[in-house]
Amino acid sequence: MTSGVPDRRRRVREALTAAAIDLFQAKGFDETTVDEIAAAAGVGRRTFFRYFPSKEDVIFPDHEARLVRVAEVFATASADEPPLSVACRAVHTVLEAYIDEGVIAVQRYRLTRDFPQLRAREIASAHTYNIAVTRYLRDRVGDEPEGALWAEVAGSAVVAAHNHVLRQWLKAGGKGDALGKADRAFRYIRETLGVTAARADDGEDVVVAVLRRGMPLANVVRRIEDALER
Amino acid sequence: MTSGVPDRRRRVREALTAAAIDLFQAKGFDETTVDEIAAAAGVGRRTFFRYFPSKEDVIFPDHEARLVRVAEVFATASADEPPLSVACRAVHTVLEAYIDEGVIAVQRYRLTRDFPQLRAREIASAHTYNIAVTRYLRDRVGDEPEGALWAEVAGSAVVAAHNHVLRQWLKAGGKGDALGKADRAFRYIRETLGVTAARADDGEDVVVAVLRRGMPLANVVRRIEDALER
DNA sequence: CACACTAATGGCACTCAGTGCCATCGCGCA
DNA sequence: TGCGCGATGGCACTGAGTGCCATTAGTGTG
Repeated sequence: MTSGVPDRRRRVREALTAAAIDLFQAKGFDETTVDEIAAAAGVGRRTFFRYFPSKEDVIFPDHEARLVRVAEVFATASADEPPLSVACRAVHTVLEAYIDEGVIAVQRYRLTRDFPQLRAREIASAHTYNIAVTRYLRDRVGDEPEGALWAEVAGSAVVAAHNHVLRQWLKAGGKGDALGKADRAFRYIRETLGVTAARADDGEDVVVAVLRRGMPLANVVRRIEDALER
Repeated sequence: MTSGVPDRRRRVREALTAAAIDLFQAKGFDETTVDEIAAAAGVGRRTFFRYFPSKEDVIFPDHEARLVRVAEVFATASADEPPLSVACRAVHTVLEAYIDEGVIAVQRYRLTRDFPQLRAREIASAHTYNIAVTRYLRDRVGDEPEGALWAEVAGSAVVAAHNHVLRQWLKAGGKGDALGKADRAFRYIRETLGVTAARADDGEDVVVAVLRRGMPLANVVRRIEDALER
């Protein structure tokens, strides 16, 4: 077994996370000491802090990996693809990662719901996605007037849509078509906040839109976008 | 002096906050102990923890008060006023509170920029506004299909617009017309995410909109809304 | 003025998170 | 077998946060 060493590190890491989840559920977060988690995982207390920088981090073991995937989507995206579309794809990978976790994600959700310190950490983690998305959108939109405002609003909206779909899925115990709901939510965001229609820069052409009263605003915007694009 | 007691409490509280800001700026957050803050404010270490539950909280002394003001706006709002308008007014009071703080707000911004633990606390605080606004919007929108999604997206958008304007103002050292910028940003949000235009329910009337290519999307939406309203 | 009552204070001791240091262990390799 | 190296875990230390309690300051009452 040539890859035995990193394999053991991974096993220890997972054992610590599993032990922490069990103990937090059974005794509560404050009532569980790092000594107990380490002992339950069969390692020393000092080793715990070599795997996780703090007691809170033990139940968020793969946040960094998810953030890397988001960054990769941004790094490899074509400049032709609309910025919001890229943002939605990036956030979509985060949702996929949660869903792949399955039961673990649900357990963590309940822990973050019950214990404020874990909730605070969760919020901070989610905010890093917000930062990443907003930064990408800001870079893409360049120096357009109010571009930075749009980037922050649109980035927050995309992340909010993700959070909403994810939370519904977690509340349901990991049941339901979260990915499909996310696609619909993202389409709503793109229709509502897309900027492409505002970019037509070839003069003063006139577009006439015929709309039915009662049509959802999102559809109106989409139709206008289509008309303005050509 | 009949009101001398609460007056003294307020003075001690402010002395602790001021001492903490000074020391954090001078030495850094980790390098400053609670003993030092308390000593600089002329009280004992034990007293510090009677005023603030943690070392981080000492520079966010009035977060609770701001949250109360937001809740008051929601509690006293008329059911006739569009939900997004109420949300913007509520968040507006938060911006006013920051601006009223003046230099203190700028100092706190720099501390939260430089020290991760304070930044995490700031993010968690800001998120409580997000929760409050989203909850209000969700209650207002009732059981409309996708209403919860809209509430979360719109609430996050309003808070994001506030955050953007506030951060620009803080970065500029507390200079500039933040309230005016906020009003414009909120108008953009209401024009983009407002639901009133999508509610026209009187049949199949046809509206013809004449638009110039190159017109900002926000203006397009506003014009459509005007047309749909009558 | 003397006295009592109440809230705030601060000191003390304690638990526990997090860190630096170092001896030891397991394991591959020459 | 001996060597090198990364991982481990024990130990000691700092500092945050908390419970407990005696003391004090400030207020009202006779």
